[in-house]
Order: sequence, then structure tokens, then C-alpha cells
Amino acid sequence: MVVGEDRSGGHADEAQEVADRLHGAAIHLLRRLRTEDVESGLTAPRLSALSVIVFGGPVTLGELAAAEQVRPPTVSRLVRDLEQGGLVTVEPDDTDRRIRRVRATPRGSLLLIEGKARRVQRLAQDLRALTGRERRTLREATAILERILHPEGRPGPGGD
Amino acid sequence: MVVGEDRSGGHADEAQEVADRLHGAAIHLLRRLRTEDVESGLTAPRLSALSVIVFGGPVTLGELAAAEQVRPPTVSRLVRDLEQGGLVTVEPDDTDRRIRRVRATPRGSLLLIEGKARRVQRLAQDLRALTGRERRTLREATAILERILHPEGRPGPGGD
DNA sequence: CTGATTACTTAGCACAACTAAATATATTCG
DNA sequence: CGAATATATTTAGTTGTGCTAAGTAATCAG
Repeated sequence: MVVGEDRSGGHADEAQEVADRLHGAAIHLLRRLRTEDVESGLTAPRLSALSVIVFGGPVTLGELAAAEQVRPPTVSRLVRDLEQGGLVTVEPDDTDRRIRRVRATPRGSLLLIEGKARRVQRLAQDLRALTGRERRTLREATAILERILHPEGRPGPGGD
Repeated sequence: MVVGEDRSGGHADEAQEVADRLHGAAIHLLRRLRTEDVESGLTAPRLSALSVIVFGGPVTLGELAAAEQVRPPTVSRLVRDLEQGGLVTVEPDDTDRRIRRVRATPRGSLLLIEGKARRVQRLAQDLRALTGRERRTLREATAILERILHPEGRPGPGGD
């Protein structure tokens, strides 16, 4: 755990400090980006669930419940509402008719993808004001981040 | 998502690509950090309000309403609940007795600060596995980020 | 002092999201 | 077959957040 490898002569724990600032930056970043989400017309839980459905292929309600960490009834209603909005379709499983599989409609996928595009667009605009060097620093930083915190895991929702 | 950035000999839109990756990284980062928040026992609006109170010094209810972008009655109730939980205290203003100032209790501050520490701690641990050069890249990146997306805004809440 | 404004509260409504408990139905296994 | 198990739904209720409308109380402007 504690690896005193701070040879840079800085203060006690450089990692701690960078983590702290990174934390703040991520919060501010997403805070700004999230404002674009309102336009989707979906609430956060629905957006999150839709994301799992879009990127996670057809999923059963049970899987969705596990992914979203909610109880079955919550998912039932959630899916019903998404279905009513034309964003997902539900089909029975061929071999096990207890199971219902949820799949995103083209409209559901589009809504999510466009939402993300809106978010990213906003950020890209800010990035154009930077120097090439600064952008490269950001690029390198994201690569590092993705490496350390996304070894394996479920696809991230468009949530926040 | 964003791909074809190479077909015209150069980067069609480097900013767009970096934005896309940054977006993904921020989502994954907060996804990880946010799991720690559940332990606070507070809901997102309360956590956010408490953060404004803790870091924004004593604030009036009106200021809090403006910061959180909600109507006065919503804040009244929010503060009442926080007060009931022993996380904040409310005092009248000396010169203007219509005004009520909200201040965090030691327990309220501690809850927030420890919550943040929990979040950051996890990340700091990952960062210790990096080289000094990589950490420096991350540090520079956060500085750039904070600069472009936090020109002069209100203090950021610890919510996400 | 009177009237308008400001700061906040109270009361009541609506709604989203969650839950536990009680089903209904389908599958699996002894 | 029949019992246990698994999947999802329905029912009924809670919690939390937000709103508006209407009220109280303090301050300010004339």
C-alpha cells in the first residue's frame, strides 16, 4: 500500500494531491456536461438504464436490476416506461419464457448517442481554445486514466 | 465513437477526439468515486447543499437557493432536514432579522470531508502505481481543465 | 406612518424512485 | 408428478424533491 516513492521532493504524498485535484476537475467537468442531458427529456435513472440496454445488448430485467442495483419492481416499471416511450422493446426468451429481454429501439439508441454527442460537442469547443501542447497533455492524461481505472467493467452509462 | 479523424491526411478535429476520450474518462472516474458516496447516507441534493454550506461559509437560505437553483421553499425544507440531522445550524442575522444564516456543524463538515477523503483515497492508491512522469501529466491536465471550465463560477459542490 | 419589497415559512399538490409483500407463471429436479 | 426454485409483476406504501400559492415578519422608501 504505502509506497514511499516520492523522490520528487514535493510534499508528503503527491498521489494524494493529484487525486484530490483530479477529483475536483472531474466533478466540474461533468457538472458542466450534465446540463446538456436535460434536453434528452429523460431522468437520470432512465438514462442510465437505457445506456445499459443500448451498450449492453439485449438484457433481461434481472440483469438490468443487478446492473442498476435496484429491486425487480423498480426495473419492471422503468422498462415499461421506456417501452412506452418507444425507446426499448421487450421480447420473451425462446427457451425460458419467464425471462423478458429488453432491447433498444433505433430511436432509443439514437437518443443516447446524440446525447453523448451534445455533451462532447460542448467540451470540444472549449478544447479548441487550447494550444496543441495543452491538448496533447490532456490526451495523454486520458490515456493514463483509462488505463488505471477501466481495466474491465461494464460500459459506462451516459448518466453522469 | 468519434473515429474518422485521419482520412484527410491530418487530424480532422483533434479537439473533438480529445473531448470524446476525456468525457469517457471523467465518467469512469466518477463512476468509481461515486460508489463511496452511498456511505454518507445523504441523498445527492443534500450532499450538494451541505457542500455549499461547508465550503461556502455561512450562507443565507436565499444564497443557497440560488446556488442550488431551486425555489426558496425547497431550501427551507432541505435546511430543516439537515438541521434535524445535526449537520447544520441556523442563526439569525444580526442586522437583518429576516435573514437566516446556515452554518455547518463539526459533524456536517466532517461527514463531507471524510466522504471526499474516501473518494480520493481510492484514486490516490491507483495513482501511486504510476510513474512520476505520468502523475505530472495528470497534474498538468487537471490544471488545464480547471482553467477552462472553472473560469469564475460558484464553488463546486462535492456532489457529482 | 403607510405601502411596497424582501426573506423566508407553511401548506398542499404532484411526481419520480424506491421498497417489501404477495402473487402469477415458468422451469427444474427429486 | 409434485415440490422447490427462478423470473417478473402487482399492490400498497414510503421517501425525497420539486413546485405554486398564500402567509408572516422585517426592512425600506415615500
